[in-house]
Amino acid sequence: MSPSDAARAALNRELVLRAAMTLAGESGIESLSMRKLGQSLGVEAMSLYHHVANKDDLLDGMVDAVFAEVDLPAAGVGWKTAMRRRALSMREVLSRHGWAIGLMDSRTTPGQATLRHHDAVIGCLRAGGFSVGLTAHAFSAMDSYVYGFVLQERALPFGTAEQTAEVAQAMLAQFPAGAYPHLVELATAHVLQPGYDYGDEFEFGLDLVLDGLERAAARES
Amino acid sequence: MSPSDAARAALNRELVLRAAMTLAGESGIESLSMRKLGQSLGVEAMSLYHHVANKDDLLDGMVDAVFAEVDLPAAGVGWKTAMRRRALSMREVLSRHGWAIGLMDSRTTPGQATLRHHDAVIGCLRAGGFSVGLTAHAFSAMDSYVYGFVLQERALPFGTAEQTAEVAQAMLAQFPAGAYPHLVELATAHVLQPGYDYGDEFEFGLDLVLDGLERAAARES
DNA sequence: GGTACAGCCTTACACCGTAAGGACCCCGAC
DNA sequence: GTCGGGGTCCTTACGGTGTAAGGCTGTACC
Repeated sequence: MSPSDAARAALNRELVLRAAMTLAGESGIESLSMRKLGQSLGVEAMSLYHHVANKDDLLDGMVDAVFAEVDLPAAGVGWKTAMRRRALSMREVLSRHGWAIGLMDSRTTPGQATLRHHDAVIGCLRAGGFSVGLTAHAFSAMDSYVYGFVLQERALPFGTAEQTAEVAQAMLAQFPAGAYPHLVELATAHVLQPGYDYGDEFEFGLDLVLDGLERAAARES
Repeated sequence: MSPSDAARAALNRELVLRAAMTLAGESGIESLSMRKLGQSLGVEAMSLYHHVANKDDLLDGMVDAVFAEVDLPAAGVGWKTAMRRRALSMREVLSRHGWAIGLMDSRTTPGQATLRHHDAVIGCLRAGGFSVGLTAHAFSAMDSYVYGFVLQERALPFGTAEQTAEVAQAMLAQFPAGAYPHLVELATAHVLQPGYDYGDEFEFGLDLVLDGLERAAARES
């Protein structure tokens, strides 16, 4: 068995998924094609179909692999702390794999890691005394907020806090005079001030949701 | 000028956008191609490029057209009522044009209707006494929640409440025995009960956010 | 009457996902 | 030892995609 054979034998679903995630991170999900993915693995496109049913299956696997990276809610710290940490972890992972959020709207068959994660979240809330109904409310509210935040963060026309200034200023310069006065005020008086980072908005909204859930839970018992 | 000429002369950017939105609604955004869009307008694909710079511009226009359908926050009703109504309208519009939320993550150049909408929201909050900083917090929190909810709603493997039962039951049946116990409990004891509709979760989370903002605003003044 | 241009067209290219089927190699059965 | 089966990878091919390049025609204005 030659080294190149060994390299070939090593190819499997997980390696394909990992390479796809790397490629998506480097060049963007929209330029991820079976041919390029094969190329990055030293293999023809059609060979990938031995490890993945089709491209949709590949994308499903990528999303599930992202969920697998998210910390499960910790035990023994109270539901609020556990949920807060989990939300921060989820947001960090989704931001790191920015392509994932755009995939979620077309993926309707959750993978094992996704199911395991959801199960752990629900279990944590139930253990924290939430009724089944309130658990459903809480689950929906928290995840909606986290996904939506990442989506909005991604849709911003800039990545780092440093880029914000120039991009925003270029945009403002193109507005007709007097247009969107409140937007302009918010941008100039706040967003363009040194040190502003949209990412910092995450925890404010998260605590809004968590505090609200805490009150709802107290009202329930 | 013959009638067919008149029909041709009528083709413009807005008509192209409208046809694209109809097509996306009928057949899904992933099957929307320039050729099919041209066909639906009785025109060759390349002719569309006189009304739209490229496909990205088309998608930008579609998203902006969706924002144009959302009610602007009403004046004279207090920020909380206005924001609540706006959120309900946004969710209704985004659910109606289900393809839009998937487009948002790849669109970084907001259109006029989008900017006008955001400006009105910011103006409403400022008029309600929010500081610039709290306005940024509120804006981020509310929109994150709404977008995220629609995204999650879309990712569910069923559309109507009626479909829920059969799809969920088919899924549960495939789980290994004893797997995901909390998920199974939530599904059987709550989601699969008659009358459950995931869409009803929207207002609970929305009020969580709005009530939290009200407290934050009170704390500020 | 000439000319510019708007609107639509045809042709062509490089890319995409994947169906169909063939070559090779390892592994277990005889 | 050899024979067959199956896993892995390959080549080829088809029908789709977005869009660059350029041609044709009719209308609008100098």
